[in-house]
Amino acid sequence: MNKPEPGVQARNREEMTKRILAAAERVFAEYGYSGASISRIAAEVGLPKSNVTYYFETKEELYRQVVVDIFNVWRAAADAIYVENDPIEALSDYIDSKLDLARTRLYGSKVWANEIIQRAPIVQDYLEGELRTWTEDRIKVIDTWIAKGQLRPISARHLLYAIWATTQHYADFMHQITTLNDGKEYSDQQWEEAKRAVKDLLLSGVSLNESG
Amino acid sequence: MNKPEPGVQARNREEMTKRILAAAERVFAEYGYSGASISRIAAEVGLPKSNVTYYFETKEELYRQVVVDIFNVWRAAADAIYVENDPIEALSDYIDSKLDLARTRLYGSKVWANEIIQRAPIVQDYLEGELRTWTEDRIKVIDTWIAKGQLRPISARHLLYAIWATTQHYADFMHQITTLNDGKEYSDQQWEEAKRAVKDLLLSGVSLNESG
DNA sequence: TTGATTCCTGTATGACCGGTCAAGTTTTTT
DNA sequence: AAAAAACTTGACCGGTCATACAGGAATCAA
Repeated sequence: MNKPEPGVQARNREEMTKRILAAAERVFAEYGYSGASISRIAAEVGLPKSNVTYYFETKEELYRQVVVDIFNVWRAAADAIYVENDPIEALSDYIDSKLDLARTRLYGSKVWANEIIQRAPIVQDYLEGELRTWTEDRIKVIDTWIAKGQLRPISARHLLYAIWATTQHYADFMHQITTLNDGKEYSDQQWEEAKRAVKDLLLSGVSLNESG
Repeated sequence: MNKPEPGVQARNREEMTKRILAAAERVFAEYGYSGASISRIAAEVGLPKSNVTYYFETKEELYRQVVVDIFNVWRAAADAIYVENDPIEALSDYIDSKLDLARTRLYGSKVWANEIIQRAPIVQDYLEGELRTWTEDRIKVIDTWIAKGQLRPISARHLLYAIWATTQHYADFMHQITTLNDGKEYSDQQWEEAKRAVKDLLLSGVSLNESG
């Protein structure tokens, strides 16, 4: 029985923070930082307000954890871009993953968008640090592909921006898309169509032959 | 002297509302609806708070005017897409105009993005009405181009979404782009590069030959 | 000139919010 | 079993906000 048992409290703490973070992501996405209130987040979890401030001392700390969490998901989703891989296949996988995240992490994407729109008052250090080096590395990979004649000589930087823009559009602007879809949520089939269309548009613009 | 002279008050009112709307657009963009306060807007114009509530009775009314204003600008920018025009040229002009607006109406774009992210609590009627019919009309034009063999058979709807996403990305996410540009604002030359890159990427994906 | 209208702005009000605190309960440790 | 630590919760506080209002100034119509 030497196992390090978690204990009731430890287990409970972990679950509580998870539930609070999930609710906070939703509420921050739907109301913005200022519009979101701790009491609303608490209500969504079914807890008194004081309970939330017990696990997260300040609203800003809670928000920061939500934003950083999303940032890490974004980053992990794109690490497949390596020189050794086939460029079209790698970029295709990247777009697929990002569109999956647009669906599964809808609220996270919205929180991130809000943070950037408001000039990153909380996570500016992440932008200048990890996002920057990661981006430059990916650009180098794409430029190498181009140098090796595996891709049309496009601007690697703006290709990345275009991928980010289009994929995240299907999260951040999903309400607009839904409205233009007779108010009906996208079906599995429509998501597949979107994936195909985005890859078709962006990748036939970079591949050498247009048999994309 | 039969001219309808505006009169001191009428002239002043018009100028005041303009100045307040401009400041409101900035403040709503930078702080979101809830984060923006009437007193902050007033301070930016150099007016007491009560003065703003005199011209715009409620905060929501002021916000609504800002959002609707932007909506109309977006719409007007894209009316050049007609069947008679050359598709590549028309789409190229559209992308140019939208990227110009990303630069000149940066704050407006951000307010719009915020409104959509939060599920259009104010302008939902505009989405269901004018945006919807306008969008369907443009899709018909693009589909006609395709039927006439002037364009590769892509999804017109998702092409529009991709254009919106990429062009507006250069407004809404400009802070991220600036950070990835060593914190320096885009120069005229860099804006031209962006235009060229976006058009290159999106239009070579839709044109029949790849001499785009 | 005069009466009415429009404009301007300081002050008041009621609602809400983030954060603090203290008192009670449960779990863990010794 | 008893002391300590961790958790839960309601009440409270200082501050901000949107909005209402009232009284005075400027402008307009006659």
